[in-house]
Amino acid sequence: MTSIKDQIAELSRGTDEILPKGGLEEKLKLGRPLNIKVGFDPTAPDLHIGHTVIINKMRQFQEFGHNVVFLIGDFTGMIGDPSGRNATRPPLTTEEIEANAATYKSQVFKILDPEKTVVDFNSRWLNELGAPGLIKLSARYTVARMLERDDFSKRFAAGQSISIHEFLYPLAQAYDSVALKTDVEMGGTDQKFNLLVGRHIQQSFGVEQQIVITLPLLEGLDGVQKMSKSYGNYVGITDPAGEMFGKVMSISDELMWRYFELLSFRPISDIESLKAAVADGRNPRDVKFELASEIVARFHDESAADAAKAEFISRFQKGAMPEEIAEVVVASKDGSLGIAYLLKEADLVNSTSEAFRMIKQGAVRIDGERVEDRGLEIQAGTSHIFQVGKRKFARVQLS
RNA sequence: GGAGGGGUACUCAAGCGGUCAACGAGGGCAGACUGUAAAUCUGCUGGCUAUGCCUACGUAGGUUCGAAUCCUACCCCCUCCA
Repeated sequence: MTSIKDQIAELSRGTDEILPKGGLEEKLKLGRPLNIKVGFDPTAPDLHIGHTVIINKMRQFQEFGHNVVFLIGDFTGMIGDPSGRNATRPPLTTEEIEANAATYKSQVFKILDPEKTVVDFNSRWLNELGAPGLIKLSARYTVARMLERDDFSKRFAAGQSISIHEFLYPLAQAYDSVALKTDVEMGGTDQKFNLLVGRHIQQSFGVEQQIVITLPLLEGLDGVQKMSKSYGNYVGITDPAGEMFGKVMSISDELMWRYFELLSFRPISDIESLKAAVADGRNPRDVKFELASEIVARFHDESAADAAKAEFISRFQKGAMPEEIAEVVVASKDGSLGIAYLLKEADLVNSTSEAFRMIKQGAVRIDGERVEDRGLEIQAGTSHIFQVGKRKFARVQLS
């Protein structure tokens, strides 16, 4: 077994905070496998690479021989983590939960060891609580303490609404730690409050208190907001290789270093030397290539990464057409079809109005030729490559 | 229960009888530039095979030649007092 000192060094890497200070060392000194818990939302089984920051950390614990529980919050999912305007969400059906769990597994086991990972559901014990149990649980925490939560205090001060049920979320999550005898719970920095409530509730139940580890939230592709599906600034684990590569390449040079820090498995010393090379005149694009390749290789494989890179170079660097272009067959009317209508039918634009706008802005090309005439009629029986902007292509056959 | 404030496009936010498909900002998209980007500049940002027509300013009605703007009812949100 790896020494405690070495474990701490590894486990601390990339973390935001480990609370209480020195607590992790004491836990490790117990000399037994620790129970590690990380909760996930049951409604969003599509993971993005921002989630993998914590999953990578879970894997580290696994490698050191600890027990990792991948907890699906199917009960807390009914509440919805307080974020301002969440109403209670309808509970998912058993089938939906199972389907989502299966999706999670297929994605998460690209990083975690399936043999060593326990997937659990918090409805298992929270459903058992019932109203009396919930009331007793609620009695273990106070409103004043609840309002310490940054999110709550801000909303309270700003006169925004806070529903009572939102208070139940941290409590329910805390109770998970009681039920699982959790030694270490991890979450994003935004979870710090919830994780700490877990400690108090555990103490209240006479259970050994957990260590809290927070990990930074990965910024999305825009470099400003956190990576999130709802902001549309994410790289999905299941994204096709080419898309994944392109998305990583689209981040700013500055953000690239952040991604290296949080997503790359390369040692810090490697990253430092890359930084030095760029400062010394190396093209940051080439360094970004390395990052994109590593990420694509992790979720696909090496050859997919190479192909994605080659594709990217030919398409953007040389301005060539992509290798693979979607083939679409569109039916004409009276032997021809107006360009705007065709673009909409081919799903290259959302509306004919948008098509006209794109044409006006010079964003539309047919076989590489810019379209100037918004009234252009395409003849039936022809097949051309239509392009809108830099990224959208389709070979459209007009029947 | 009482008093007051408010609900406008993806978000924030102007407008308070016609020139409003709706100022402005952010976001997004497109064009130029480039090292893929970022930054910068410019344009666009309801729908419709379209020089016009249709739907939109919480919901439903009403007053007007004409309403996001005025009136009525209802729904929802917030604040203060009980």
